[in-house]
Amino acid sequence: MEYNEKLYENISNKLKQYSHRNNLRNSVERDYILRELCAETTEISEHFDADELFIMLKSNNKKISRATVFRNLALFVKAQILRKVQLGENHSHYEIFTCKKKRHDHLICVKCGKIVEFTDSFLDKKNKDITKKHGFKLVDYKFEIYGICEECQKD
Amino acid sequence: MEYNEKLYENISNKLKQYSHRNNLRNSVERDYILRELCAETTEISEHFDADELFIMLKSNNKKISRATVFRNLALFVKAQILRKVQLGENHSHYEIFTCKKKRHDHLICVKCGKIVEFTDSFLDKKNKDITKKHGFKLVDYKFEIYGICEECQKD
DNA sequence: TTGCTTGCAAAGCATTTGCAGGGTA
DNA sequence: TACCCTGCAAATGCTTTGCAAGCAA
Repeated sequence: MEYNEKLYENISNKLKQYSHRNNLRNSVERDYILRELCAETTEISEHFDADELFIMLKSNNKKISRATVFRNLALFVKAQILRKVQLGENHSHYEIFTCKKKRHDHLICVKCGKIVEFTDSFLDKKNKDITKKHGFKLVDYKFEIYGICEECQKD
Repeated sequence: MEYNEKLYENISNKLKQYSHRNNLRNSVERDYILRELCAETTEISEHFDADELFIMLKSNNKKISRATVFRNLALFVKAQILRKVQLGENHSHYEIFTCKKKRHDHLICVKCGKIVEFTDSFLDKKNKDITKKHGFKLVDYKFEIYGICEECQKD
């Protein structure tokens, strides 16, 4: 399987550090997931859910259970390898925390579910201002805009 | 039960209009919920979930089922009386769409769950800019900042 | 050897749905 | 009268958990 070496190095280092700090061990299943996240040829989406990842691993003939996928997704979020995103549906989606590409936000069509990504550098400053003002240490943020896309407006 | 008359008038009008447009009828259960949302003496929180609303109705001796609560919450969201907010947990929270108070966003402590509300007028402009740029019609948005609050930073 | 990890199956939790009866317009 | 709305209970879908066995350090 082809995968992004740079990204793999980046996130597996993150995991190593996190594991060391928290007395965790390693496992092949963990690594299956790690590699799947860095895959370049397969089609795991930018905002995948647990089941999508599970199916993808299965179709690559990896022996792993759903429970393990969930346990490791939670772990990876804690280790800041992944970020949970809620895309209007009632189950969680995830995306890679680190910069596989630039940090971006989502514009979501409430009719057809289309997702457009956008970036806005102004948000970084805003985040800092607001957290500072309230004495918080910034961890992450979520900015989602809901609207009706051009096509759906015609209906 | 004491409730905010102005708000009640506002949202029940919204519901009437929506019902008319969509050939819906009225029901006492619907009105129980409507009034609960406008209650001034009870303690329904700013960001309540379905169960909280259900318990509150029950404790006010209203005969209603969970299914009905869910069905009507979905309806109220469509009618733009309520807005769904996801506060990091894996079930939905709701808040009143109309201006019981000013539109606000949330700063959430990832350690203790504390929620600080803030407002930022700059976001309105941003939203308009971004939706316009992508040909979307703005419906709503969600801006949540995650951080660690002052107290939790000490731990 | 310690104790973290896994798979499995069962449990948990929020939410949805089919159905029959009741109520509104 | 038509058909929307409700309660109930069962079903669903995502996620978590208890347990025994396996494996890493």
